[in-house]
Amino acid sequence: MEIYRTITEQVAAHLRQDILSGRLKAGQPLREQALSERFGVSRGPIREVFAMLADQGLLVKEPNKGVQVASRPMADVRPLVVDLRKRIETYVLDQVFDRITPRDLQSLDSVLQDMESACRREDPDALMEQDIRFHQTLVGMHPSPDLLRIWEPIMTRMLLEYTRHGDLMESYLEHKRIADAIREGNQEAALEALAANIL
Amino acid sequence: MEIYRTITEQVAAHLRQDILSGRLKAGQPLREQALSERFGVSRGPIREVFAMLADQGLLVKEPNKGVQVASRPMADVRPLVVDLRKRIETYVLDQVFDRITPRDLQSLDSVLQDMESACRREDPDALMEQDIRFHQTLVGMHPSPDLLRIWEPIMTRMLLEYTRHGDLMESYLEHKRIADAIREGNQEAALEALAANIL
DNA sequence: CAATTACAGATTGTTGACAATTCATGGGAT
DNA sequence: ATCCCATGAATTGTCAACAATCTGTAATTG
Repeated sequence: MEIYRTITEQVAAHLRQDILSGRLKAGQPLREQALSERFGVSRGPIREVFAMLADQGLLVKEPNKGVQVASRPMADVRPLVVDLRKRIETYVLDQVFDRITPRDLQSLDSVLQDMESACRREDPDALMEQDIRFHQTLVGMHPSPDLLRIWEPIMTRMLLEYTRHGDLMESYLEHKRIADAIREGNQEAALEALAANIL
Repeated sequence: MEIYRTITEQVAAHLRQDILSGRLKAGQPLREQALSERFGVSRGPIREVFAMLADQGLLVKEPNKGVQVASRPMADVRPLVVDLRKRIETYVLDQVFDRITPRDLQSLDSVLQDMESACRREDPDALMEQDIRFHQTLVGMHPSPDLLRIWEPIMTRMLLEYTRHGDLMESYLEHKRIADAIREGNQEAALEALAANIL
């Protein structure tokens, strides 16, 4: 891999995964020194990561008291969150549909491949990561980077209460249907398959 | 004042204002040293602020190259952004309407007072700040802090292309209508006035 | 005995110094 | 003249030390 240039990015990605996967439990306090020793870096980068993840809402920060892992969103906001995410993603797909390049499609296929592999290994964490990547790739197809910035915190809220499919393969198939519809140029079917995947 | 506990918070608020008000122009690079001298602090807190504002999308950051002020969002995403913001705020108002306390209403009135004052002084920057505070207060009435986290980046995108009303007082009146409808317990009118204010 | 205060350890906030990277400039080879 | 590479100034990335703040504990006081 080695796609991250700075220590801060690496730690941020790692910590983010730890939180979303549930390895770190809500309310658990995180110490700067403990993490700096664990990652073998000084406290500076750790503080930057804390600032970012707190701004993102994955951590809650209180002055002079450190950070804690954020708790799951309240159940009654889920319908709104689902609706918002669905609107963003369908908007993007609708807007860019005629401009999707073979390269874009290849990116999606590449993610699908990793998804299938994760299913075979019965690795729910990896599946979730590829699930994120699939939709991230989709939203990233829109020329405006602002949509990703808006989409991220919404997606994050859904991931904080991610419920694994009983059958992992079903998740893979749902995404495959989206990509296939795009490949066939069937816009309506693609939008429908996308909406069906978000809930 | 003295509401901000740490240097980081103060600088973040100040810089945020500078960007949203347009005093800092899109694409302009910001140097850590320059800002640290301007605010009389070291580079550490400045870097934390950069990390936060970049995560928020107000600055764009490139490793080893520093940060730049983000440019305005593309015009064609505005309809979506407006729609998303409207849905969040009306959702909140609808959900909390029956639980709005006199204290909440007082907060809104307090903002309205500052708004009127800003209008009298013909101070568009102050008006914008109170405009933000009004809606922030509203969204903050919902018990889930997640809604604020989702709302913020969306609101930010609209503020980056904030167009001042020809008549400042009109903006004040729009918000006053919302508060008045809430005070009278007229839920439908409140929702309507709110929707009319967001565009 | 309850409440308060003093203290010590731990943790976060801030700083200045050092290392690594980028970028512009100018000298040299073809 | 053009291209390439060296070189050094400017800037960001990282670190370790110091200061300020919080937290729990135990002694003190009424």
